[in-house]
Parts: sequence; structure tokens; C-alpha cells
Amino acid sequence: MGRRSVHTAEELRELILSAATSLIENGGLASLSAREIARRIEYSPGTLYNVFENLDDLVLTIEGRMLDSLSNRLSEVSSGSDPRTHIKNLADVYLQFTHDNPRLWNLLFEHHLPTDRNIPDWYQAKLDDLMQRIETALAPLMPNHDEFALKRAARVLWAGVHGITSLSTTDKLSTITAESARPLVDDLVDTYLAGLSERSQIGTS
Amino acid sequence: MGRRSVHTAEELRELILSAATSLIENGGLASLSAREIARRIEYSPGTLYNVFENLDDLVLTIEGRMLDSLSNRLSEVSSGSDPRTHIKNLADVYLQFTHDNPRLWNLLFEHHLPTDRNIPDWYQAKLDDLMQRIETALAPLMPNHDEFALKRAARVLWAGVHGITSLSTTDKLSTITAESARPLVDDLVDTYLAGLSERSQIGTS
DNA sequence: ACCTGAACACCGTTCAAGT
DNA sequence: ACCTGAACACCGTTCAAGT
Repeated sequence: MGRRSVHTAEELRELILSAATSLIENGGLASLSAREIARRIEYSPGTLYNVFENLDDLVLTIEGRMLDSLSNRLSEVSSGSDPRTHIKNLADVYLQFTHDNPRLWNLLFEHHLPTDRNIPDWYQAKLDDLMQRIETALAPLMPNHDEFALKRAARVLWAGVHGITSLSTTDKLSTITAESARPLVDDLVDTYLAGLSERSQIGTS
Repeated sequence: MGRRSVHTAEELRELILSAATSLIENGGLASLSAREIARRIEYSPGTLYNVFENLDDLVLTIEGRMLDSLSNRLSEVSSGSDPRTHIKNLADVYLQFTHDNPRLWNLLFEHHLPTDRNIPDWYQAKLDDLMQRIETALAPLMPNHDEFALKRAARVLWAGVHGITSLSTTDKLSTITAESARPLVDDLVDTYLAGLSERSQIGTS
């Protein structure tokens, strides 16, 4: 049939991304399919491959938007409060974000690139930005530690919180406890930070 | 063609499970398919559905074996040492286990039952058994806490470790750090336990 | 009783052909 | 230049038919 010209390239791209996002929101990565997107936007399956290289690229684009969206939310957290409160607020916002977009956030972890493909640079940069935010918030609580210890603590703390939230967003937390994610995250952050200061005092005494 | 009688029902079941396990070991859940299993064991696809209700049941069976296998490894850890060492040893064995069977262990988290299906009772019992092991090891370190606090700490600690190991088994840990899982797990366990004792002292002073 | 294989309803991706 | 739709190589699952 040839060109339709009812949608610009930009509009078509957004149409595809929005249909894909809605499929993932409803049923996770498993219910995403190129043919179903095509059906919903009323284009042929082949058209998707004019706009994206393949489904992986489409998914990476959605993941990138999630990372930006989270980054924006985190940047609204005031760093004026005391360091402990700052960290707790960041954790709260993170928890809220994963709770609001469970399947979309989970995409970052259930989606695996083919072994011959690497993560794009722009994607890595977004991850670095998020880790940097945690480091910055954690730094005042670790005055006696070097950069290496700070980086490690930021990653351990995030990965630990991620363990709880990912169980929660995949509905598996309920298989091990009746508690919700929030009190568990609070416990982890409080106890880890308490441990940091105890270990810090040992190191300096 | 009708019956072949070259394999007993039991043998056929093992044949299927072993082919499925090997597919998952190599390429994760994504490379598991009923038709590929059938090809490898040289039966028709329909035969699988004589032995298992569907692929989900087959996968649940493999997951159950993983849980048993982990439980066995953990039961070999001596509880004779001091409580801190006991916990550290359990974490080490867990880490080693996930490292030895990354894709099979990851199955427990990347596999999702259809929304209308519940986890079987025997599966839940295996999870409870594992959580119980952590609680037992943690109890001596929390003499001033009640059962609720003990249960919570066990779950927070495991979920935190899970956050690190699951990033590691899915090759995503390297996107946030050059460190391997072991030092991060060590840091989490040490710091969390230090925090527990600090918070415990505050509670009793 | 056990097993097959065709059938049904799906996939992702490519690409010649059409406007 | 843009889009289609047939084609290719796959899926999970069912079930009538065969031994």
C-alpha cells in the first residue's frame, strides 16, 4: 500500500512505545509482542522494524525512560535534612516509584540482552547517575572512609533494597512474609546505617 | 505408532527433566521449550503432556529440586561455631550455590506462574524450611528481640543477600561495580549484624 | 496404555513488491 | 520514502487416531 502519512515518524515512534508500555504495565515482558503492538496501533508488524532495530531496542528505550523518570523523582528529594533522613527519603521515593510501576521497573531486571550485545553507553551513564546520587547522600555518614568504601556501601545498600523491592514487584515477597516492602526496607536501611557507624567507630578508636 | 516401552514412566520423566535442566543451564528460561526438549529426548511434543500438565509444572519440579539441593548444602554447615561465623558460613554456602548454578537458581525468580495459579504447598514448605534455617542461625545474635523481630531480620538479611546474588547471576552486577558478589555479601552481612547489635544495645540501655 | 503428528493459535524478523 | 503482507522458522498445547 505504501506510505500513509497519517503519522509523522516521531508520532509513530511514540505510538509504538506507548502501546508497548501499556502491554508491559499489564502483563510484564511476557505479554509484550511485536505483532500485538502492531495490532494495537493498526500498522503491519514490519513497520516496527522501520522504527526500531528489534524488540530489544524498543525495550531498552522504555528502560531508559524509566531510569530518567526515577532520576527526576530522586532529584526532587531535599538534601537539606540530616544525612540519615536524606537517605531514608531517597529510599522512600525509590520504593514508591517501584510500587507505582512494578512491571515496568521490573523490566530492567527481567530483560536480558543477547550475549553478543552490550549495554549502550547512554544506558550505562543513567545507571552511573543513579549510583552517584546514593554515594552523595551516603558520604556525610562515612567521613572516615575512603572513596572505595563509599562506593561499595552505596552499591551494597542499593542492591539490598533492590532485593526487597524486586521480590515485591514480582509478587514473591508474600511467599516469605506477610509484611510489605516498606517496613523491610526501613529495617534494612536503619540497620545497615547503624552498622556503618558502629564499624566506623571501631575503625577510629 | 503407539507405545514404545523403551523407557519406563519414571525413566521418561527423568529424561524430560534432565533435558530441560540442561537447556536452562545453558541459556536460562528463555531457551527452554517443550518442542526442543522433545527433539532432544526423541519423543513427540505431545508426550511431554502425558508426564507433566504443562511447562509450568515441569519448571516447578526443577525449582523444587534446586530448593532441596540448596537445603542439603546448608544442612552441612556446622552450627558449632560462634553465631556470627555460623551466619557467615551459611551466606558463603548460599553464594557458592548460586554461583555454581546461576541460571537454574535464577529460575526461581524469573519464572512466574499464571495469575490464576498458586504456588503448591510442597513448594511453600521448602521455602519455609530455608527461612527457618536463617532464623535459627540468627536467634543467638538477637537475644533481646521477640519472634517477630527475628523473623523480620532473617527475611531482610536474606532478601538483601538475594539482591546482590541475583544481580550477579543475571550478569547485571558488573553494570554497577567491578567488585564480585562475595565482598559485597560479606559487607552486607557484617554491617547488618553490626547494626543489629548496636540497635539491640540502644534498646536495652 | 502409551505415543504420534497434525492442527490451532500464536511468536520475531525479513524483504520483495507496491504506492 | 514508507508501508504491507507473505514467507520463514519458530512457539505451547490439544486430541483423534493408531498400535
